[in-house]
Amino acid sequence: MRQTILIIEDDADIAESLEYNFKREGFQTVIAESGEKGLRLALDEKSTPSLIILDLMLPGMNGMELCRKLRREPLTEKTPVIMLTAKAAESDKIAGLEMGADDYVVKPFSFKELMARIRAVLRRAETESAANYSDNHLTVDFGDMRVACEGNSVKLTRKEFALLENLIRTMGRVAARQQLLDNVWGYSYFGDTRTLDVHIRRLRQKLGECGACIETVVGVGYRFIGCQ
Amino acid sequence: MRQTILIIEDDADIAESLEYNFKREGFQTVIAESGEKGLRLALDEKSTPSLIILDLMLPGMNGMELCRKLRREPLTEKTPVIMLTAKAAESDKIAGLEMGADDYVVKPFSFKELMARIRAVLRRAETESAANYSDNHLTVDFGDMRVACEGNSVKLTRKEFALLENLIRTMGRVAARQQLLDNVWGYSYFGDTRTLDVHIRRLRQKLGECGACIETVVGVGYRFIGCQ
DNA sequence: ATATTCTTGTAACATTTTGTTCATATCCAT
DNA sequence: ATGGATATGAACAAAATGTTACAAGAATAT
Repeated sequence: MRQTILIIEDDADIAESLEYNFKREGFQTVIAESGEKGLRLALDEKSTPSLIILDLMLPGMNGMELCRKLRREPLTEKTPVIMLTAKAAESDKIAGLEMGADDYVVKPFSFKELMARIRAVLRRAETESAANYSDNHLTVDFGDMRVACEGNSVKLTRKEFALLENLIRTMGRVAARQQLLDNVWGYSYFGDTRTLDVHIRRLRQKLGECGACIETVVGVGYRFIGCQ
Repeated sequence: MRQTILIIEDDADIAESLEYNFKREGFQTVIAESGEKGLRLALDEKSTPSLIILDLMLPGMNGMELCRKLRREPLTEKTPVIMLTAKAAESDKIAGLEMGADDYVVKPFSFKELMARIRAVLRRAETESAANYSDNHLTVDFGDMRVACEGNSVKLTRKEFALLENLIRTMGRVAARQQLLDNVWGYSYFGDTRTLDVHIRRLRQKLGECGACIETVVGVGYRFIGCQ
């Protein structure tokens, strides 16, 4: 699923440049020109951002202030915040981090560095919430990318693992073919539809007896049922 | 993982106020109204605190006394202790620090200051807890950059060591290529992608038989598994 | 300061692993 | 039974990693 980055930045040039680049990296973006609007958008349940880029120099509400407010709201208390500012002073950095920001980038910054920090922060947030799957026969460790069936370790490729992960995360419901293609292959995938079948087949094969965990739902997609 | 702060304080008002504020900062808290209970809770393996706030003026066991005891127990000898007291005399401060306290805050204190000191102390503790790695075949001493494989000392360069350190620290998870590049080479590294492979190869080579500790996870990165 | 050795990054090429497509077989709902 | 959907195996294409050699830059010794 695509992640949304909320950009709270009053300088339209910077905001647009960030938006353009984030989109190219596959993120969705939302822009707020003021702290007030930023707060409103951050708390909007319909578009909960995965990460917030916050400029410290805002008209109206101060960045620090905003950050503190975000940390107080249950909905956003754990949302990663990366601060963006011209102030290079170390004291500001510490103040920012104590206010609950996850990282801090000083203008002018290279987009590449910002992106690296974003990735690092998202990764951290992700690992913290990575619950692993396990039943009597199958064990899946998402962080370590390890799978074991009946005690035997199974080596999966990236795609295979991503596929299994998607299936497990939608456990109980049917994962539509299109949904799997979107999530595992990306929105812009246009290849042969058979590709999905082939990967499912390899997954089932590698999982051996546990391959039966994956049911075909003809005309719709696949469903992960535990291994009983 | 959420960190736990043990509050040893007989004044219920202060204890509750601290608890409320710590929770708001994302910590778990445990309160002990007496030195004896504090010692018991500190040594309880199920809830080992990350940090202890210790009031010096306690009924029963004296704060200094308690601090000395904490320092004698293996389980708590390295747990940061911040002392809390009304006595502003410099001599007390020195006595407290000599007893093994990590910091000292005088009442009445601002919560903000206390929190800043807590963070500083926790940060320090974290860096120092460079617990060294060691299994039946491989030994790594992070403090002085020494590595030994099967008893033979191995000499690593800085980059090699940094790489190994990163791998070991992410043990249990896959260390993504990008993550390793970010951590070892820095966020703004722009070089050839083969660089990482080359260094991994050199590392594996120098580690000899222990080189197998580092598994390739194609498409993602590398994984450090112990040497079995 | 100069020479020497060690580190590190890069390039070029080899090898391995992974992903995709295609052709054919099998399954499934109607 | 039949047409659309999925399974399967093999071949091929593409991507990722491993390997080696070399040169520039640091660090160290002389």
